[in-house]
Amino acid sequence: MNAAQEIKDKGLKVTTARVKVLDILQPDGLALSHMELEPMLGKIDRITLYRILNDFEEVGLVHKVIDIDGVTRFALCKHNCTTHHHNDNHLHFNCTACHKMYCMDNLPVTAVNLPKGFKATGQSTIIYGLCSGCN
Amino acid sequence: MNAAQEIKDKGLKVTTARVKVLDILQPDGLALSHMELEPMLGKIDRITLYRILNDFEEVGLVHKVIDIDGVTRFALCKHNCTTHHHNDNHLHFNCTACHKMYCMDNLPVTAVNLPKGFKATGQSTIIYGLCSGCN
DNA sequence: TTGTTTATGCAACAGAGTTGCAAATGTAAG
DNA sequence: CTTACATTTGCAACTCTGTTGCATAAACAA
Ligand SMILES: [Mn+2]
Ligand SMILES: [Mn+2]
Ligand SMILES: [Zn+2]
Ligand SMILES: [Zn+2]
Repeated sequence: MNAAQEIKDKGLKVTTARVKVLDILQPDGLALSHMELEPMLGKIDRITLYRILNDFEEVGLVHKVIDIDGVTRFALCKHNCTTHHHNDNHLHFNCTACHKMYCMDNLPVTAVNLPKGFKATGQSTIIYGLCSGCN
Repeated sequence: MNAAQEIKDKGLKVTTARVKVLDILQPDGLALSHMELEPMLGKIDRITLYRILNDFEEVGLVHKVIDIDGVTRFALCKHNCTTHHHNDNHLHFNCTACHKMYCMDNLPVTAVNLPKGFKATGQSTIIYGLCSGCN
């Protein structure tokens, strides 16, 4: 599906900035940071980018991940996420050489047996090491 | 063991600020943020706290974890970590109500089968939900 | 095309973290 | 117990990340 249609389907106005952001996130499926996105967007204001990404996250177009260096990254949702409800509880791989963060959508997430009293609602796992490009 | 001795054993000078920081991290075993530590330390400068925690991490006295909100936290090492080599690859539990972060030292860490080409050197898992105090 | 709603850009701000440097403190030796 | 050296501390200044208010520009439905 094209970016404009996806944005409209989520109830957001179709603007050039929003289409551009979604177009950039589409191809590789990597989780990108603000620092990486800004130069790819040309003359779009950085505050606008913050707002676009936050809006996209709210409506379930992208999800946010914090990498092993504490950098916030955004990647496309691929699991029919909706407003305020994300279904993409998947693993992430963070390369310690090139710093790319990959969404590992096809790997199983193992549930953990917690001590009495603790109740999990989700979990976030980042595996780090060398990616296929750097290994 | 007392804080001053642990600091000396790691090859660091024993200062009042360092002893105070280690004394605060000792009892509960929680991972604390700068924001939580600063008011507990009295008149110690926030830059000094940054340097103390970084030094402690380098020599294996504490480890750093980034919580689900992106806040950096520090907790005591309990696995004989040494300078530039941490052995405490354990799970963390982050309460979504009280925001406490617990080191789950006794839970097993499940290894993940990665796609060809990817090589893991470690992994960081944060389980979130309600802790025993908030449940 | 017009009018209303929403998004954008800019300025200003707050929080987290780093670096350089002078003054204070810790430590080991005399 | 003093002294001398090495290290740590506090402060100022700075960068980077993220947020908010407000006037203008763009989207879109009528
Ligand atoms: Mn992902
Ligand atoms: Mn821990
Ligand atoms: Zn790589
Ligand atoms: Zn709690």
